[in-house]
Amino acid sequence: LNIREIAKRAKVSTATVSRTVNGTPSVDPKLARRVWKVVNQLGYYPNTHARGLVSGRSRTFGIIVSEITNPFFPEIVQSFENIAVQHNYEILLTSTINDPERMKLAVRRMIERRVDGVAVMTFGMEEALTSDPHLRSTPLVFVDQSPDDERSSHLHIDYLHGIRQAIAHLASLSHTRIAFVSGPLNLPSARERHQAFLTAMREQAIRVQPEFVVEGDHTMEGGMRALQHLAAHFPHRVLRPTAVLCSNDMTAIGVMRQAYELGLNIPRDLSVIGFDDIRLARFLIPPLTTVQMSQTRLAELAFHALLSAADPSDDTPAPEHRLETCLIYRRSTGPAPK
Amino acid sequence: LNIREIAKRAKVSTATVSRTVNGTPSVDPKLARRVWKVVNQLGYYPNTHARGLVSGRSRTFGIIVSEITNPFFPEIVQSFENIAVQHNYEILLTSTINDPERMKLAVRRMIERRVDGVAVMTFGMEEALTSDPHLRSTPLVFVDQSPDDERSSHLHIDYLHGIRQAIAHLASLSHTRIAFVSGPLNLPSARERHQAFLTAMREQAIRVQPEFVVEGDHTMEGGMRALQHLAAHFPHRVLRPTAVLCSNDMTAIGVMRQAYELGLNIPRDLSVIGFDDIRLARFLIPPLTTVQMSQTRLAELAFHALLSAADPSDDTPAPEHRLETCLIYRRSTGPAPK
DNA sequence: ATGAAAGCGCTAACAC
DNA sequence: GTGTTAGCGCTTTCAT
Repeated sequence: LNIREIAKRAKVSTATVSRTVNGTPSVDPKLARRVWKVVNQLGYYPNTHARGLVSGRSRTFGIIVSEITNPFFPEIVQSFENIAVQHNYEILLTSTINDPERMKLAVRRMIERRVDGVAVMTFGMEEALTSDPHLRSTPLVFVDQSPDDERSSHLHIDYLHGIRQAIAHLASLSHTRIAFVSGPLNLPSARERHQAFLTAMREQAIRVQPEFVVEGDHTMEGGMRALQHLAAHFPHRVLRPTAVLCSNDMTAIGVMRQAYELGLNIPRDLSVIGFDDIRLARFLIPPLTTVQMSQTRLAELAFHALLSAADPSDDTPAPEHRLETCLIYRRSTGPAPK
Repeated sequence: LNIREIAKRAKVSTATVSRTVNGTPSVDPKLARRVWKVVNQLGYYPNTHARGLVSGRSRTFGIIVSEITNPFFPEIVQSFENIAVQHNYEILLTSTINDPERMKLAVRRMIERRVDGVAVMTFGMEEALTSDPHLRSTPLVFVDQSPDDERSSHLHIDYLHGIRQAIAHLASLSHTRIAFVSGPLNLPSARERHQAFLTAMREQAIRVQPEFVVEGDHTMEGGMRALQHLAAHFPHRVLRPTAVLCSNDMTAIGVMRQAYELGLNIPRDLSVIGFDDIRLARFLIPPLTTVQMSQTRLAELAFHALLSAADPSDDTPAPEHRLETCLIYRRSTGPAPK
């Protein structure tokens, strides 16, 4: 069931069918109606492969995330898809489970599919992408940093603002023994958060104890290990941190879970603050105080960056490539125990 | 950079390049090497659209989920993708956010993309799919039930087994006032779980109080509302349920959260059991006792059902289209308070 | 074993 | 405003 079949039945040329289906204005309404009737009647759907072959474009964007099973990402994917649908774009998803090989493969497959752009939401620009000569012709959008390339852009996230608020909040609650569980430090975005923590602590004139900053991996298991480690390291309760800031919410969940294991009450014995504000955060027990980084907004920014690069005819004005963060007060923080 | 360019540089015909790239055995190793060299050197990637156009197949499977932001689904998607990558298939994801219109649109887009099959993981066969005449030529796999169609198949899930265990577990803990928070009852899979609850209760000879079964919607908010409702309905504590079985884990999270709000301790004052065993379940406070339905296994079954329909040449033997469930004991259940 | 050429379904340039 | 037609990049007969 192809365009020729429709043309024959509607007694017009294939060109007219094509024009009708694509909404070219210069078609006689009479003919158009005739064509649409046949199209609907027969249930004709144009073949995307043929379209893509001739146009060179696919109306498809790739989106690469590090771990779809981390609740932070589904929100992004959902928002990205919502906008994509609105703009009649398709999405090709890849969850790389943090495997560079997998990442490379994903890129290759996306190139083969001739995607019109790809959003790389891995929070750390992998070289796999910058090295591939093919990508030089495909619009790419990264988070935090991008290769120095005409077609690539990146979203700038202001981690500092929210983290500054978090530390100020803790300080106002009289906490001075503040720990930080970072993400994997080979990840640029994790490094930025770490830096922001250091900066904010300095601003509040609170000493950073080296043993209080431990490297996590942005997973719940990592969060559990981190607090376990912290607790084991300081047998004397009075020397332990009274608050811990986590590089993401999953880590915070792990920390809270380990606190439960240790018989520590949150926030009475320990205050914890997360980062991301995943939807789940408000449903934790107690509800998690966390730094919000809007996943919806992030997806929107990424999509529009891609769209304006892929389809210059699009009139939507490009929004700022900038994302703010801010603290959301909930119940996992409280006054420092003395 | 197309096949002709490669052919020219390798001084062979385009046919030979095609054969080489596709691993057709009848190519002189000498020529093959020459071709590969050029291919790699220039970084040539065959154009999928052209391939799809001529072959009529796309090596792409669609996967439709109800809500990617429900942590149950990312696990499925990740597993599905893992297998897809292994088999050199691509996936087109759609999260319908339970909107039938959206579902319809998704199907349409997938047809246009000429997917080789689609896994409909919405746990309730929408008519949108059965009505579309086009789908009659595309392999489809559903959960729980499928239209009576040659190309469609479905995965049978044995809800009863796990739920039976759950109720038996509660009974052994002396609970008799057991509530059930169902999913949306227009969803076949939610209805099946509900039925399984009724059956299991009958088997244990425990009376089902009508006011103890409340309809939820498989969200955390729904879980909160459900317990709120239950509590409001029974001002006298002694009349309240001492245990609640939830139709999915998200609901259980909501229930636990509301219990916290109400000052109820779990499991001392209230036992709760979930369903699905999402990864998060073991990280909840307390860790959630729940009925496990393997997301990985589900994805595998779905993929293989599709694969064997789409590519009969594939030799992998089709696994059973059947999925068991079983109870995982954790710490959200305890003896009934008296 | 290799090459020449037809054609997959569609769009766009061009002619009318 | 509509039709004719030449490809888009690839696979696949069919010759050789």
